[in-house]
Amino acid sequence: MNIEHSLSQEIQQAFQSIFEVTIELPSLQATNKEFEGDYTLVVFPFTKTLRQKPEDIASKLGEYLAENSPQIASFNVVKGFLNLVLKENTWKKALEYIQQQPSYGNAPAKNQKVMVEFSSPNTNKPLHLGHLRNNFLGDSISRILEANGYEVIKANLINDRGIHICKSMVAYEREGNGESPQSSGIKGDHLVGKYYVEFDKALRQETKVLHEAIFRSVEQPDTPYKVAFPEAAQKKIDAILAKIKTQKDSKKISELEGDLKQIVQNQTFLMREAKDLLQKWEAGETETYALWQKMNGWVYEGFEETYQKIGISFDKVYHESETYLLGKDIIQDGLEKDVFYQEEDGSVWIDLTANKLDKKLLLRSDGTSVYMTQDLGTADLKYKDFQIDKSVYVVGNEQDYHFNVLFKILEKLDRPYSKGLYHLSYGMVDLPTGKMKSREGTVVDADDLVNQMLEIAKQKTDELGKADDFEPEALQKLYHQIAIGALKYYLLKVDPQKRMMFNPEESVDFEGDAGPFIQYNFARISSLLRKAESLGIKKDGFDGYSDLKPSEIALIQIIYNLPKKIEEAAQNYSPSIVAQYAYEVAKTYSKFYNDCPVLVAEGEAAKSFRLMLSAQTAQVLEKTMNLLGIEMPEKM
RNA sequence: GCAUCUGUAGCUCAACUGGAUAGAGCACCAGACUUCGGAUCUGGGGGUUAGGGGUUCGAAUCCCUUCAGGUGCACCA
Repeated sequence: MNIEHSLSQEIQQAFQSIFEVTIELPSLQATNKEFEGDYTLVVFPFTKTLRQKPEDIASKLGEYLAENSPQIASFNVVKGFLNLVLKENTWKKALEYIQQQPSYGNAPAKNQKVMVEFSSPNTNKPLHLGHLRNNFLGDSISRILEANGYEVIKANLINDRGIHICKSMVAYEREGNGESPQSSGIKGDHLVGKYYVEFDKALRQETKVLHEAIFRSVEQPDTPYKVAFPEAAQKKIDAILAKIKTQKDSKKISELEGDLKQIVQNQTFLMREAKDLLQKWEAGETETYALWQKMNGWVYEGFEETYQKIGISFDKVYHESETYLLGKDIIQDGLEKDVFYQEEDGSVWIDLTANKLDKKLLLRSDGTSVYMTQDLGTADLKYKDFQIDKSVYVVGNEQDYHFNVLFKILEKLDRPYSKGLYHLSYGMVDLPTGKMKSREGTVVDADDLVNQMLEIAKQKTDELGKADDFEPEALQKLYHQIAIGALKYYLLKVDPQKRMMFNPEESVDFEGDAGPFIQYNFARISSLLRKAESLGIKKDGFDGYSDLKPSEIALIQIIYNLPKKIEEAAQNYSPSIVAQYAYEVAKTYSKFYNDCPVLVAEGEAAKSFRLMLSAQTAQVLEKTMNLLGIEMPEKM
């Protein structure tokens, strides 16, 4: 049953009969609230071919349809808009149809596999607010794709190696004194993060000292450098110093000073130590490897706890330590296919200037690989592992360019999966105070945030006193459902690609356009259903019910849209469509609930009808919220 | 500088991908319940859709341009 589709067909037929023209299946829109009608056809596009006034076309169509369509009750024409009013019976049938669908809203199986890669944390510090947006988006889009008939593989590619991890390791070696999560009582990922911060602090201190030493030597040339830089670094430093001298533009000068600082930083003892450790790791040195494993193990334990708390899980976990060497065979393949080219120094590149992109390095002159090489290799690996038809990468929009290039290369290499690649790019999460900066300690920690939300959910629930009769365990579960529900809804309701504002005060607002509001409506319906059960009121047997109220029809209409919305969300890779829809449903129900008594309605048919409508609404609410990864409490 | 994304009510966000008088929530003001859960419902004020041009029956949406902001432009990851 598809009301819209059959209406479109009838309109198509009408054009044939009245005007003797064949048109494409016309698309309809929902009629605006201010006009009478359910669906609207815009007739402006047809004026050209028919050479008639829009009003005339609309009227003729309307008259024809009112006479010949079994579902249309009446029509009205406003300018070039033909508003169609459906028969009440159509909506009653729609409700019956919804009720009969075993998994209403889901699309049939597509027999296609899609991998969604998300989360992908670094193992040098705990998760923060930005990761939460990523995790929620990835989890939700996985569920949405699944509802659309795909077989989904949720993948996490953990960045467990590299210089940043070595930094934590250096700091731990220097001042760790054998501290562990057990001995300190600090969650593993936070403990490792603590050492990362300490490294950074010490590094900045050392950099500052070195940096100042250089400038002292410039102002007082007779004062020798306190430190001896390697020749190459010294050359760069001198070059920049010379540029600074002749530069007048203060902006350029500060840029140059930034460059200088970077070079100096790389010459610090600490940085050299970290790089040294990285080399040892790559060489597989036993001691380094053991420390790396130990610290990463702590981080995994910490992550696992957080993932569990926020309800995130994966089907496949990749580790960069196992994939970072991949991709070299692809370089050879690309060279043979003439997609890549080699410079005289042996480095390998791809020229994408014809595609409005740049030239991109794929292999260093010393034969070692870069980030892109690794990503190429991992893409192949994913395909080899699962024969996926589609591959979604949930990664922040600062990597838009990288993925443009990556996908373009895979396309040129003619990979079988290249047409199914999608970068689900999302914007940063800002705070009212501005950007999150780890330097300035303005990063919102994921665990802290979750705990805060839990505390507020508890406060609010206890204050209202509606869950006073709960067992302690059930109560904890409820706090959790509300807290996580509020947080997920808040982060998912915004269009992914837009950067968004995280206002802590607003996020804990449980009224209006918020997760708990939607949960509340579900709980209200659950309460109705429980009562109906005990009163012996049945949901079916509403055949005789007629004269539907506007808020009843509005509710049927909106829950009837579920399949369309789920499809739209998948096509746009946008959980926000589902979130907004869930809110609309809840709001529409709330109005219905206010307008129409259910259990105390006049007449058994009315009771049954409204109860059925409520039950179906509850299912739609639960379904949509589950697509966002949000659980629904039956009491709250 | 080049590339790219964004700019909508005081604030946070929508607008079915070009359709009617641009809508919600928060905040503010005023109302509703001798009925099933008030984490509710109704009403009100609040807009030159950053500015300017263009395309057409019709533009927040498409094109050009200016302005403002974000991000990216390493033989880093």
